Order: sequence, then structure tokens, then C-alpha cells
Amino acid sequence: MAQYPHSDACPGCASTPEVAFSRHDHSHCTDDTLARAEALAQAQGARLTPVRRRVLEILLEDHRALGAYDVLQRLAAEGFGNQPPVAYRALDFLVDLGLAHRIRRLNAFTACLHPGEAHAPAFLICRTCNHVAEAPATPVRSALDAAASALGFTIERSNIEALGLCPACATAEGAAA
Amino acid sequence: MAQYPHSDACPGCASTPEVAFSRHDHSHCTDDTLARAEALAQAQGARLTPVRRRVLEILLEDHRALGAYDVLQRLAAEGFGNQPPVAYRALDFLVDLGLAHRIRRLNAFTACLHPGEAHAPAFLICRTCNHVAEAPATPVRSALDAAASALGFTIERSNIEALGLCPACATAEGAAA
DNA sequence: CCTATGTATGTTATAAGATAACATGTCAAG
DNA sequence: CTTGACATGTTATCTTATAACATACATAGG
Repeated sequence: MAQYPHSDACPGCASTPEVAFSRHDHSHCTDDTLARAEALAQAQGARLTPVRRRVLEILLEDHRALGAYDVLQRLAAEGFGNQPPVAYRALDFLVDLGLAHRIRRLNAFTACLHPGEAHAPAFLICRTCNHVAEAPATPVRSALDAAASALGFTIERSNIEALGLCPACATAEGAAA
Repeated sequence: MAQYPHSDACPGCASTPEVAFSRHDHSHCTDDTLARAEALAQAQGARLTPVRRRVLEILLEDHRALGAYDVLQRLAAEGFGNQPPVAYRALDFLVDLGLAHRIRRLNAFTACLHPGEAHAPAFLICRTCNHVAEAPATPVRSALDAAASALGFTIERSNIEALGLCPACATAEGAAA
């Protein structure tokens, strides 16, 4: 199972990213991540307030990315503020703490499944079921660093995203054709 | 000079991506690329109409990315239509033909400097001078493919973008500090 | 020559994503 | 119990992107 270079402090399903594309005990993903989020926030002197925690829970509901306005709608329905900044502020907070990631290709946000670990993930987005997996990207990242430093360029932040077909949807599409 | 795996059919400065970050005879970049664009469009049975050609010229003016509305403003000033679809249609056309790239991190577009060659480029964006370089990304791309196929995922399109400091701006910043 | 057809452009309207700026509330240290 | 830092609420606006329909334009077939 541990076929990827990945910390073993990594909770639940996080060490097996293919889980995003298949059935699994999803409570692992949520419970462990929420617990780590609390710890991480405390360690940083930041407060995981009700809105922020709730947004993280919403993002954790499944392995998809949600737009800020989707999140906002949920929040509003639950009695939180119903103006865009409410959602954006919570999302930005989570992204800053490394508890969520922004998927630029989708203008959307997804929960991070292994917060606290230094990682520059690559995202695999299935164009059919919309699931998003955080793939182990250490080799990708080094290749990118190499390409950049060959040009004298210093990378500070990067986003690596791929759109395609997850195993399940590829099978389904093959069957249909 | 030819230190990157790169076709030698590649025009002018395109084979030396670091040019984006330094002084150079920029007419190479524009003239050669425009010529190739014409050829490529013809080969595909597509028409490089005045608006489309002009948009490409505008993108080629320097190694930056321009937002659709920036392009639109230029077009409007020159007597073309002044509504968003005018710009978006031309930009989409160029992207589809591989004559331009969309930089998602910036919600902007940049001219492709080696159209016609199969390539899945990585973009290096300087956060200070806003120049964008198209880095040779073959190794990055293979690493990403490997990570994806380990999960059974099939990549169809991908975007690899990095934000940071180009050599010139890094020097300047070092001096200032 | 001309007219039918596909493609390109123009234009109106609106959807979708994001942020600036200011007012109000809350919590915990002094 | 008050002050200061941080969090939330709210208004307004800005930026980015697309849907839908109308008009023009080129060109291959009659």
C-alpha cells in the first residue's frame, strides 16, 4: 500500500490518493483531517472558528472541488452570513493554513487531505465525475524546479493541475463506446 | 545553447526560453511566430482573420500575459468590436490552434512561442515584472504522467504554472534588501 | 452571375467569480 | 471593565466569462 513517498504521519486515506476515485470509508477522510486541522490551527495561534470549521467540513464532504458561491449557499442556509466575503474569507483562511487548496482550472476549492505536511501537490481532476485527487507530486515538483533553475528562475508557488479521466469513468466510457 | 530537448524547427528565440527574462531582438519572436501561425492556420483549414491576427500580434508585443479585457480595449481602440465576445472568440481560436496559451493563475493569455510543436509547457511567471516564460517541460510532464498512471488516471489536458522571481528581479530584490 | 451554406463578427444582456471598504461584534489580556 | 486585535456582517462594485440572437461575409454549387 505504501507505494508513494509519503509521511506515515499522514492520516487515513490520505496516503492512498486513488481513494478519491473509488469507494471507501469516507469518515476517515473527514474525521482525521478535522482533528489535524484543529491541532494545526492551534499550533499557529489561529482560530478555527465555527464558519471556518464548517467550510472545511463542507469541503470534506466528498472529493470534489466547490466554488466559493456553492460554499456560500450552504453557509447561508445554515444561518451564517450570505455575502461573498463570508465564504472567501473562510476559504482564504483555510488555504493560507494549508487546510484547503485552490483549483484554478475550476475556480474552486478542495479540502487538503494531508494538512501539516509540506507538499506541493498535483491535482487530477476527472472531467466526468468531477472528483479531484491530490497526487504525490514530489518528482513532478523536482522536475519543475530543475526546469526553472535552468532559467535562473526561483519558484515560490506553483499549481499543477491535470484534467482527464479517472479509472472508473475511463472504464465506463470504454464500455459505452 | 541547445541545452533543452527542443525541435530545431523552433523559430528565433523560442529555443532559448530564458529570453523572456532578458533583453533580446524581439522582432524574432513576433515575425517568426506570425509566419508560423499563418502556415498553421492554413494547414488546418482555419482562417487567420484580421481580428485573430491582430490579437496574436498584441499578445506577441511582449512576454507577458494579457487579460481578455486588456486585449478587448486594444481592439476597440482600433475599430474592432468592443464587446467581450470579440476578444474571447479570437483568444479561444488562438488557444485551440495552439497559437496562444491560457494562464489560469492570471486569468490571462499569452502567445505561444513555438506553435505547431507538440508541447505541454510549464509557465514561469515573475511576480515582479510579470513576464511569462514557457519553460521546457518534457521531464515535468513525464513525471506528472507517471504520477497519474500510478492512480489509473488518464491525463488529457494539464496546466503547470509557477509563480516566482525571474533572474533580473531576483537580483534587483537582493540589492534592495 | 448568384444564391445557399457555413463560418465569422457584432451586439445585447447577464451570469459567475472576486474584492474593496466600512460597520459591528467578540474575546481575551491588561 | 476597557482596550486592542481579530472576526464577522454588509453594501457596493469590479473583473472575468458566456449565452443568445442578429448581421455580414466568403465561397462552392447551381
